[in-house]
Amino acid sequence: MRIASVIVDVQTIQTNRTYDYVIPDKWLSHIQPGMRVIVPFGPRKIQGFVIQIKQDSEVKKLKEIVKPLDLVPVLNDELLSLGEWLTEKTLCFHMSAFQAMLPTAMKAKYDKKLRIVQDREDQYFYHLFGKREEIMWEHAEEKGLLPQLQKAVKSEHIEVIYLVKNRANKKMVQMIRTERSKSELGTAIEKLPSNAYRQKKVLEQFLLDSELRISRKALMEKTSASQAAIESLIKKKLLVIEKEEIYRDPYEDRHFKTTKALPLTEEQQSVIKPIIEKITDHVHETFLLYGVTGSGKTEIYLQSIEQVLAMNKEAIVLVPEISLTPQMVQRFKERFGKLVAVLHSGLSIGEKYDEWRKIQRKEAKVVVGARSAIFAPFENLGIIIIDEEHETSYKQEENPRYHARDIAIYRGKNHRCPVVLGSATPSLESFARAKKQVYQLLTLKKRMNNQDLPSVAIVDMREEMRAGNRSMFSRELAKQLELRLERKEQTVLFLNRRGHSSFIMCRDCGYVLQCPHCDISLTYHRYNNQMKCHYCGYETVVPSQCPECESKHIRYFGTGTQKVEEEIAKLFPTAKTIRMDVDTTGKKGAHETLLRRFQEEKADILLGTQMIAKGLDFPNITLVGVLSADTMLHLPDFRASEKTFQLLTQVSGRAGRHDLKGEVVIQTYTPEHYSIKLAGEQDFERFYEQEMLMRKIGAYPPFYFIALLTITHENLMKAVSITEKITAYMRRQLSKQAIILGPSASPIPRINNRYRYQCLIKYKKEEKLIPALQKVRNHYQKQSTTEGVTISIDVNPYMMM
DNA sequence: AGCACGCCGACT
DNA sequence: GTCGGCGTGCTC
Repeated sequence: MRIASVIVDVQTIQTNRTYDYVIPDKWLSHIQPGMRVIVPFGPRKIQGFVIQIKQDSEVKKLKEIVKPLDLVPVLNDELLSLGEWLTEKTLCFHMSAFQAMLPTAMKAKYDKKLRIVQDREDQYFYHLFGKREEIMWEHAEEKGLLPQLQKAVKSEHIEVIYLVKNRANKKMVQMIRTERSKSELGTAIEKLPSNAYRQKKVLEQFLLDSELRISRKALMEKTSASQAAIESLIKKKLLVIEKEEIYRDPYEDRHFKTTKALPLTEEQQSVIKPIIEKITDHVHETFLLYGVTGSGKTEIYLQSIEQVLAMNKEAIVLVPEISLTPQMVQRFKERFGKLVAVLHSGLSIGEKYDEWRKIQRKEAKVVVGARSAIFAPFENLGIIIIDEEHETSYKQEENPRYHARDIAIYRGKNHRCPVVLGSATPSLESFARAKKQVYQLLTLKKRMNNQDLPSVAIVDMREEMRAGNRSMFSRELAKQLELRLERKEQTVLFLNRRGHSSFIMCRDCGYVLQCPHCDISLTYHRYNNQMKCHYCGYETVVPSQCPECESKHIRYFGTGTQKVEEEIAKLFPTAKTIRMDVDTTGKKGAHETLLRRFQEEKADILLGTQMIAKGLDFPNITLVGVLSADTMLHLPDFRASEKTFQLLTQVSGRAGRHDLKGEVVIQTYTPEHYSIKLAGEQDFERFYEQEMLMRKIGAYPPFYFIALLTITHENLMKAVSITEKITAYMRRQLSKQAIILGPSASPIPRINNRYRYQCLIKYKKEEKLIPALQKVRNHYQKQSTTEGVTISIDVNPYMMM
């Protein structure tokens, strides 16, 4: 008897293990590890992943696998073991790890239907069913029929059928061809009745080329034959119809001109050499490619991949939130054409599935995509590239909480291929590893066009205040803006993220409107004149008087993009502005449209949040203004300085990328802060030295690893006491070298009426860390149903909230 | 997660 | 005496 060990799609601690099933004879030769199957589980049917085939099982009464869901495994051996690794390292469930590696289309959907048991027919139930034999559960629920029907289920007049549905719908097209020889077709044409003019015309096509295989739609167009004419030929067995899967192509209507490798500068050549060596020698190495903006990193990527393809291997390229950088996709498509698959959040579920299938079928050899593309099912990787390596979007903030960089290095070792991490502002962790020669550092210091970096002016907004300028534009920025308008050059204005934008405050008593369920101030949304909580979604109208002191002097503070837009209109009435933020880019494709409009120089000013920091590369931008550089600096996060530095550097890089010289104006209330000062001087290395010092003092990465436990409970005392217990337990389990902080309130101490407490662990080497965390999780996740505790564990967190 | 089983309060 | 509340425990 052949037995399959299956991980089932029930994500709880108790079911986070394999279940054994008998493989029915008819599937014996077919079912393999890495395939999805449908299995009975209790009374229902659910999806599962086969992870092992074995001869016998400890369990006596085994059920049979219902059926396989795949023709070939969707997870190869490498990905299966990567899944195990992920499960252990991130403390997630096996199922979560597997699902993270596959497109959403492959996640099962469950449904139920009710059916009348045939030999016990009963008029009464037929009436309920509206004369049908079966109805969907949901339908019965809506009609309020469930109570009656459930009784009928008990008395076995009606049965419940559990359905497992595949979200994936392959797009099919009908192809027409013939199995007849030319002479057979010739005689067939003669035999056709004289009025069958269309049929004759169709057959003539096949007489010209008996190998012809054409879609029905195309055949109809070509011969102007109708559906009926073709049908009748199929009926006569002169033609046969075959279904074929086609791919939805998200870039269908775009044309990419093909490009050839560009000549490399001397500097580029010296950088690419060691990468190519590792590719051809088939050995793993992690490179940190540190190159200033505009130094030609992309060309290095492209030419390294050329080498990989020449060796008939495959490449993964990760880019942060790729929909924001259409220019990047374009460059890969132009160089490698159809060999490129693209995976990013802007695609529909079906489109992502199709791109994934291209990879699985080995039709694509290069994948360009966001974080999850790191799991592309390649079997012969020749290189893995992570562009903008420092970006925090490479860390997944839900289970499995993995960092794409770690997965890249894991896979790079498996495939014995190089991993290239590229950035103009590397993360401190990576740069430190490069300095310790864990990674090999490659540096590009020169910009391709030899253009100087833009000059940066830092404006102290406190001075402006003192000088009586209460506008959000400093005199310097206003002057520069004026100048661009005169010269018909473009400006990018950058405002920090929305959470910090506008809150309502009473001018008399200082009361700030807060969310009643979360410890966070509400944000003002102009478009519907409402106050909104970004954590729980609570909404309320703007009060006309202060709830505390009843003063009428209650108004909104802070600067949202809308407010800046209004101010621009006041100060520079002639300027045309494009605003990009969550409100204006909500719709699919809105992002690209707005950028294109700006590119075509239909506007003077582009105003936006984070999202405009990346990928903008337009020749006519000569001024970049950062309205307030320090909003990010004061976040309760040890990486705040690093993020500020990276963001400012990146934003500054938008100016003067081409022939025109660029200028940058950074407005701040803390001009003395090193991350702002050094971003102004564009001096990464000095920033690195300074920040390393801070990290050393604070015992933070890269000097220590960290792990964060967040415990939530609706009762404050309970949250504190459980966190207390966990902290004490961790102290007992770990060595003296580990620094264990807590219990302490989370930076946002309450969300959705649940109190949040944390335990932060800083460590260098702790063999017992993962087992101890597992213990904690197992214990408290069992309790979570009964006592309402939730616990989240993040090994190597990027969000401290 | 679902679902069944099982043991206590308000109703035909 | 029954219907139904949701606590507990299991799913190969």
